[in-house]
Amino acid sequence: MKRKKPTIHEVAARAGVGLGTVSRVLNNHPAVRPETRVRVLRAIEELGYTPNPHARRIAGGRSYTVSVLLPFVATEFYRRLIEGVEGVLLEKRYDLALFPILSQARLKRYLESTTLAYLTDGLILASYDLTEHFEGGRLPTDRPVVLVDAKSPRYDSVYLDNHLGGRLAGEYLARFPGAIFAIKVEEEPDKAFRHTVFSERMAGFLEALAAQGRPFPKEHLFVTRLSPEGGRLALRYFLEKASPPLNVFAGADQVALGVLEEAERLGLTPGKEVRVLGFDGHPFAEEVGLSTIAQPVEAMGARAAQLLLERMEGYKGPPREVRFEPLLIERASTATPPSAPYVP
Amino acid sequence: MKRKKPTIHEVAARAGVGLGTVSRVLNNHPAVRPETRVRVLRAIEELGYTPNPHARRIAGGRSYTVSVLLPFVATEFYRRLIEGVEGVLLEKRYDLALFPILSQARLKRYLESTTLAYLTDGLILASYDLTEHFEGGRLPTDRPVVLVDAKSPRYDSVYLDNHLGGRLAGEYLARFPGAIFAIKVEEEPDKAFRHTVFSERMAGFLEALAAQGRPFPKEHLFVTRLSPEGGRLALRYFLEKASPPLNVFAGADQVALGVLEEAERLGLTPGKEVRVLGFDGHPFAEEVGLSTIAQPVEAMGARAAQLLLERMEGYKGPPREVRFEPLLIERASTATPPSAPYVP
DNA sequence: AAGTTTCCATGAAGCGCTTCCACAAGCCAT
DNA sequence: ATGGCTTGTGGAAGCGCTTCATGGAAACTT
Repeated sequence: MKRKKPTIHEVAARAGVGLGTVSRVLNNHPAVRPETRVRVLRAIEELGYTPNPHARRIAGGRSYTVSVLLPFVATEFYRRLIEGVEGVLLEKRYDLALFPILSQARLKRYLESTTLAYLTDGLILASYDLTEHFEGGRLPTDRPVVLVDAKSPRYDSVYLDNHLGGRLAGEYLARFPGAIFAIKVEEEPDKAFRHTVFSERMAGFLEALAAQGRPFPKEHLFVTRLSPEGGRLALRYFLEKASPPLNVFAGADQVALGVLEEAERLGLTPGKEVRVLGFDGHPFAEEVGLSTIAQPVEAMGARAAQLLLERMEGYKGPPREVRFEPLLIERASTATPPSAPYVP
Repeated sequence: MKRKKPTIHEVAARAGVGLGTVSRVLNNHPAVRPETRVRVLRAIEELGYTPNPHARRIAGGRSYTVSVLLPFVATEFYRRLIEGVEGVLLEKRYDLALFPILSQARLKRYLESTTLAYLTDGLILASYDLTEHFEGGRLPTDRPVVLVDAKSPRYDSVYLDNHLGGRLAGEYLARFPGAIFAIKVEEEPDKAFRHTVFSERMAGFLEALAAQGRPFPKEHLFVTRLSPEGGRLALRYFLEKASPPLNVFAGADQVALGVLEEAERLGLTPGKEVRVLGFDGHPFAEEVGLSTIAQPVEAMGARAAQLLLERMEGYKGPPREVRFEPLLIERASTATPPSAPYVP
C-alpha cells in the first residue's frame, strides 16, 4: 500500500549518474550538461521522486523555509499577499510556513522558540506594528526580516501609499454633485496591528477635499468595524443627514459592500442616488460593480519575498522601502462621471 | 556571535553517558536509571541544548508533527481550540503546524503536496464540511484524521451539541416577561465550512420555545453575518417590532456584543429593558457581563488531539464521536430571573 | 605536442538524530 | 556456584540529503 518513497540513490541509479549530479540538478546548479540534466529529470519523473525536505535541511544546514507572520484575520488582502509571496518562493525551492498571529503571547513564544530557530531562514511580517510591541522596534531574531503593509526604519518595507489612495478617492468623488460622506474603519482594539492604513486613507481623502475647497463636516464621517454591516449602518446614518444623491467613500471594499446592500434594500440606485467608492480591489468588487481604489497586493507580496531572498543570500545594505501606488477602478457603483470620462 | 548549536554528542560527553542514553532521556524512554536521567537533564540545561527537529525527523522516519487545518477566520473559538490541541501535543513532543485554509484551491494543493507527506503524521480538521468537498467525504491522505467542530461517519469527531445549547437558551429566555427575538448568524457564502452550527442552535432554540408553548413569529428572527454591527442592526430592527422589555438570543457572542452596544447607545438598560443571551463563552463576554451559552473549546481541542495521537499510535477501531455539552452562564445582560435564581 | 585550463561528474564524508544489537551488571531461583 | 532473567547502557548503523575533494575528459593554449 504505502510504498516506500524513492530516494536520491534510486534516481541516480536509474539515470546512470552519481549522487552529486542528481543533487545538482535538483538545486539548479549550472555545472550539469544539458543531456545529463534531462536524463536525471526523466528518472525523477518516472520514479515519482520528491526530495525529502528534512534530509535536505539537515544536510544543508538551513531550513529552506520562510515564515510569514500575519494577523489572523480573514481578508482577501492576506490571501492575495500570500499568493504573491508563494510564487516567488516556489521558484527558489523554498517552503512557506504560515504563522497566523492568534495572540501576542503566541507570537513572542514563537519568536523565542526552537521552531523558529530550526524552521526559518527568513521572516515576512505583515501589517504588524513593531514599535508598539518590541523594544527598539527590533524583533528578537537574527534572521532577516521584511515588512509588508507596514514601515520601519529597521527593516526592508513594502507598502501601499494609502494616503495617495485616499487622495485619489477625494479628488474623484468631489467631481460629483451631492453631499460627500466617508466611513472610517476602526482600528483594532488590541492595537496589535498597524491599522493606521485606515487613518492614512482618510487623511489623504480629507486633504484632497480641502484642496478642492469642498468642506467636510465632522458629522459626515462614520466610524465602524471592518464588516459589511458597518456599511449598512453608515448609510442609514448618512441618510439622516442629507438626501440623495450621496457620495460615499467607504474606506474598504468590505464596508462598501454593506453600503451597496443597504442602498438596494432601501430602493436607492447605486451610481445615481448613492455613489459608493471602496478601497482594496477585492475580487467581489468586480462582481458587484463596485468602484474601488485597488492595491496590487500580489505584486507587493512578490516584492517582499524578493527582498527577503536577497537578504538571505547575504545582501547587507541599509533598509529599503518599496512604495506601491494604488489605482482607481471605475465601475457601476459610481456610474459615469458628470461630464467626460474621468481622467485624473 | 551565532554560536553553533550544541548537539547530542556534546550533551552525552558532558553527562558522561552514551549517545543512546541521551536520546532515550529525550524521548522519555523508561529504561534509564533516575540518576542517569538527572545527569543528562542537567547537561542539557547547562548547554542550552535543543534537539534538532529535522535530524529527528529524518532519523525517526516520522515528522512528529500534527497539522491543524482551520478556517482563516479570526475568532476566539479557533484561538482557544489551538490552545487545547497544543497543550496535549507538547507533552508528547509533537509539533503543531497551523494551516489556515485561505481557499479551496490551496487546501487541495496542500493535501496533494510534498509538504503534507513529509510534514504531517496526523491531521485535525476544524469546522470543515468534508462531504461538500471531497468524494465520499474522505480526504485524499493515508494519515489519521480527526474532525473537530464537525461530524463525519468516516473519522473520529469531536463537537459541541449546538442543538442542546439552543434549547438551553430557549428554555432560559422563555422565563422572562416581554417579547422574544433571535438573531441567526448567516452561513458562509462559499459553503466551505460547516456553519450548520448556527442552524442547529436556532433549531434547538425554536424547539424549546415550542415545547413551552411560546409562539415565535417569523419576523422576530433577524439574519446577519458574524459581526457586532449585525447585532446593532438587529436590535434596531427588533425595536420596530415591539417595545421593551425585549429578550434577545443572539446566536453568537460577537453578535450579542453589538446588541449590547446599541442598547447602550439608545439608553436601554441591559438585563432590564433589553435582555441579551450570547453563545460561545467568548472571553470578552465576562468583561462586559454578557450571559452566554459557553462551550468548552480548549477541552474539545485537547480531546481531538488525544484521539489523533491514539490513531497515530496505531489504534484501529471504528470512528468515535465525542459530544460536548454547553453550559449556560448567567451574567448582568440577563440580570436576575423573575423569581428564584435560575436552575435548569 | 605537451601543458594548462575549463567543464562535468563521482562518491565519500558528514549533518544530528533514532534504533537496535551487543553487552555488562545485578538479581533471582535452582 | 551456575544458569537464566531483567535492567541499563554504549555506540555503530543508517535515515536522505548537500558539499567537497578528487579526477577524467575535452577544449584551449603556447
